[in-house]
Amino acid sequence: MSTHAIHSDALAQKLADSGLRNTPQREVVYDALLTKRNHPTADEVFARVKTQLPGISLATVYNCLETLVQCNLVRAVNFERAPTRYCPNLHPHAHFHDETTGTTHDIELPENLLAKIKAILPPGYNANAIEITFRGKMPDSR
Amino acid sequence: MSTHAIHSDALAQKLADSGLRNTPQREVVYDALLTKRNHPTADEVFARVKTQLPGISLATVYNCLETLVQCNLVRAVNFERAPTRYCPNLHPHAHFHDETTGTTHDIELPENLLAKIKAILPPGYNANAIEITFRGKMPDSR
DNA sequence: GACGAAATTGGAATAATTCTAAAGAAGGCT
DNA sequence: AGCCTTCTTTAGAATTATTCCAATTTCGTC
Ligand SMILES: [Mn+2]
Ligand SMILES: [Mn+2]
Ligand SMILES: [Zn+2]
Ligand SMILES: [Zn+2]
Repeated sequence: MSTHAIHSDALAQKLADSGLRNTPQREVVYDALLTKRNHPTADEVFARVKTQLPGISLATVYNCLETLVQCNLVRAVNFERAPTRYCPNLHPHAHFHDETTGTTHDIELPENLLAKIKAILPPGYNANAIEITFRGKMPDSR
Repeated sequence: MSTHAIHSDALAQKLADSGLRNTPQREVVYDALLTKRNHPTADEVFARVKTQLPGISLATVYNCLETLVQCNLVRAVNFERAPTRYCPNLHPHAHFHDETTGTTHDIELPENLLAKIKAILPPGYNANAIEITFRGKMPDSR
């Protein structure tokens, strides 16, 4: 069994859980994110999936990405007002935005640190999502 | 001496440090942020400052806000793709976005925790800014 | 008071995303 | 199989926060 099939099954399962249909468009969009995990924008995903499904529209790419986010298969990642990027890494992680290259990198976030961060919230504040973003340079960006 | 004057002096000082001029527009924009620290958008700042400087333009409000950010007197705060909000709190702090009310609140960030968060970066990653944002509900939002 | 640089202004332009309305699948039922 | 309903996709228009532009105004200096 290829990893591709494994992913398709995970997608079909999550879609079914949400009462949504599986479609070629959703499969190819999800696969585009999994194949090259460099936090692409919707436009970049559009370019990738057109090679596999030439008739797909940009609106559909936006629709599919939104669906994947709703299904908790993908995270939308925002940095300042730049175009939204998409990340299929489901582990708790922070993002590092390299100012030199414009690239975005995952930073593993230890569970205990996540708990410590949540603990700074005063009583009554109930968070259901945390975003941690670094901006800076990697001295040897290549 | 009023707190107003103190702030004007801080502004004049920082502008001079950056080789920029002090102007009525910059003063009134900065004062609008200091007077009601609820993370207003540029539009909201525009509405406030028009009462004091009726001829001011929205473009100038954007220009002044950008200048204040460059001078490190104000932080630009982004939440997903919503309009940028502006915060004159210079202490290290996180932001909590209340989904119920749409309001944004400052969360003090202890210095040692900030250090621990920076420590998760692998060697070679050099961050010069960190954004920490919570999204959730305050049970008794009023 | 003239000069050059910096700042402001109104309006046009930009660009990511969302909306809309119509056409195209798909699933369930008989 | 045929019908019905619902979901999905599609192309293009609309939205909107922000930026850009060219023309004026203001400011500091000589
Ligand atoms: Mn795959
Ligand atoms: Mn004041
Ligand atoms: Zn990621
Ligand atoms: Zn703040």
